[in-house]
Amino acid sequence: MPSSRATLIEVAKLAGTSKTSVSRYFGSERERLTPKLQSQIEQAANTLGYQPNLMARGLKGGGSRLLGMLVADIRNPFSVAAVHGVEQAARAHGYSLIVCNTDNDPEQEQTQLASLAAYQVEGLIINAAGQPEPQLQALMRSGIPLVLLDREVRQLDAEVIGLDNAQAIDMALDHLVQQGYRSVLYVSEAPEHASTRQERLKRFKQQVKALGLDNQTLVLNSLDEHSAIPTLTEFTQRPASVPKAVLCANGNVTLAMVRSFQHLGLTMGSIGLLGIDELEWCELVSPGITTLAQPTDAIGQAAVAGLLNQLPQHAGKLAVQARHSPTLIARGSTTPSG
Amino acid sequence: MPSSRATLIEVAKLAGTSKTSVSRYFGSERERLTPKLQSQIEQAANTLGYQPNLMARGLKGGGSRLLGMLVADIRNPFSVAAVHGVEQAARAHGYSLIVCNTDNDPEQEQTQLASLAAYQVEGLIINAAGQPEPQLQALMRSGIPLVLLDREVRQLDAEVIGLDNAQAIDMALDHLVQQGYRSVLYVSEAPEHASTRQERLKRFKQQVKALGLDNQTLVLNSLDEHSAIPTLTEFTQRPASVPKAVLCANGNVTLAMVRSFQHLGLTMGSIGLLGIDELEWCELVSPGITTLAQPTDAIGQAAVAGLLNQLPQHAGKLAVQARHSPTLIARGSTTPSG
DNA sequence: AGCTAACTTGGGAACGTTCCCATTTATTTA
DNA sequence: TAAATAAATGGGAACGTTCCCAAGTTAGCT
Repeated sequence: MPSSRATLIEVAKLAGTSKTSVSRYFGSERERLTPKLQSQIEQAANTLGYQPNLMARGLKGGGSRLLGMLVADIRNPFSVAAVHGVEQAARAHGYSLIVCNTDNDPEQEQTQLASLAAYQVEGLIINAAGQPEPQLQALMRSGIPLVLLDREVRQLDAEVIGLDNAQAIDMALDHLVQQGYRSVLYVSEAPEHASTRQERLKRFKQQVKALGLDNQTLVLNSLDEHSAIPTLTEFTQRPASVPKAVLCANGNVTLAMVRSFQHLGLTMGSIGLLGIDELEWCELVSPGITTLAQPTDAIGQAAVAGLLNQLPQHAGKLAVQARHSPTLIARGSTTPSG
Repeated sequence: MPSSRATLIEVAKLAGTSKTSVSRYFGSERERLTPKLQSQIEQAANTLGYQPNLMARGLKGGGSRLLGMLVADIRNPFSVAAVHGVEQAARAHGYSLIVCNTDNDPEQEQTQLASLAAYQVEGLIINAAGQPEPQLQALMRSGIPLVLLDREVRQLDAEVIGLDNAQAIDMALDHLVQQGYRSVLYVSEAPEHASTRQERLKRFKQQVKALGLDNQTLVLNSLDEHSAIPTLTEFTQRPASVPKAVLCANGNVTLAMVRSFQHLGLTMGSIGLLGIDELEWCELVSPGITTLAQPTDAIGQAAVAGLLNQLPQHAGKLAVQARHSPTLIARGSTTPSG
């Protein structure tokens, strides 16, 4: 048993051939080799337990076979689901994924971005926390493929893969109207640093006007259960004859609002509740929370496809869908009689 | 602006010095350099936007500064929390983390392990799905530091970092007894491939005997809500005079049991419910689910410390706690009157 | 002042791989 | 059958870094 890793040269020596042939065998030119030579190499590699050193390969222009992903908040279930999708897709294309979490901190984002670049990743999937435009700009100039996930970065000409936010808002409002609600409170986290939140908020304001619905918006600066209480109380006391509903801009907000509902003793349904993002507990909290589920696996796959498309080997051959449709999961929280 | 990445040599040329000095500056020998030289290098590096190429460093024995982590199920909140803790700790020590997910598939585990090794990681944190003992054995022999997270691997002499499972069971039973419950149903996923589950189950059987409690165990082969129904029904129909409680071996089981409770129309509390693993929704499902929270950040930190300890530079200087105590979060689901 | 020790700096080799090009061998064509 | 072409194989340089050792410089001691 070898105490240290075997190298290309050792395999070549054992197989009685040259390092070039072994390199070809493990690269993508295996078919150029004689069957006999192939089996010799295979056998030698097996007995030595050879594993190509990807560091060395990455160094000499062979490509690191690494993709980098920057996630704003790894503890957010949506992010995790997206990471999962990206990882699967990357693996399917022969890439590994290095994931960095920024905890929504622009400063960490800078650091992580630099370190990702230092590992010579062949592509970068960015779920931005801040607006690291200068750095990303520099990376793009240096020719590294780049895709934005869920959130766009101002003035950066890169593809954004994610939910069709306008469609999501439309679906949500349609459902609420259909269920008889006529007054909607839209609750979001601070939209300044996340384009997704801006898009949803903007569409909400448009559509609510178009549909002639009574409405209100609330931007939460903190997710603790008290910060929504005053606005929510006020909202519920509007003319009682109009059925009212709360629309949550994402999973975090849904969580906060459920807490607020419980705190105020409100019954879901009598005041409607609809959340963007499906979470495993949404069906458990009685009477079940209606949600719009994001197709996270598809989004992850599309992100990887968008990346590989920018690589010379693939050069735009993969189909990439940028905007994905959510799925409505109707539950008791949007049934007024409930 | 440089279209491609700047190299050590370019920085050296601009700073009017040699590559060796620049290497020292970015390595850990900065203080050996004259202040004057230091500032020259710093300036040159800044104007060129230099970032060391970690691939090259990794190649020439300088260490890749990469840690690898193998996670059995990245969508499990416990795993995510652990990844988060590990990442923070790794970062704090100047390491980056490459995370691979195996979706609990031993075959993928093999592949991922190989690819992790190919990236010349300096250490490996393994949350095993199967029993990849031969591969891990080989890796250990080749001298790469290795730590097991949460689950041990048979016949592998590596440190296991995780919850103190015996203590967790003890705390759970103590709490249940204290709340007046005298009959406990223990529900677990299949224990074959996860040592954690075995430890908990074994301790449960021991303690329940020691405390003289009426008891039953159920191993779920599937997590859908129906698979627990027959046993749960039977359990609730035991002599009615004895207060009964269900103890869930992990978060997945808790989720499944809440579904089953709702399906059968059981009220939590009247039948007690206590889960190992704290999840964000546990306080939302009325009347709130009592849980044992794992100190995931501490566990992640300990795992990294355990790894670095095996590196010659640190050589056992860091304190590592292998077994961590959970925290009881008491809620309504273990209040019999409820 | 003279010699040694300590510190600072730089040049060259090496890490394990891929790529370019040269060489050898097999196959086709006139 | 000879020449021309194609296919298979191998040798050497290069990637960007770190490490070893040598050379130059400064300080310390007798």
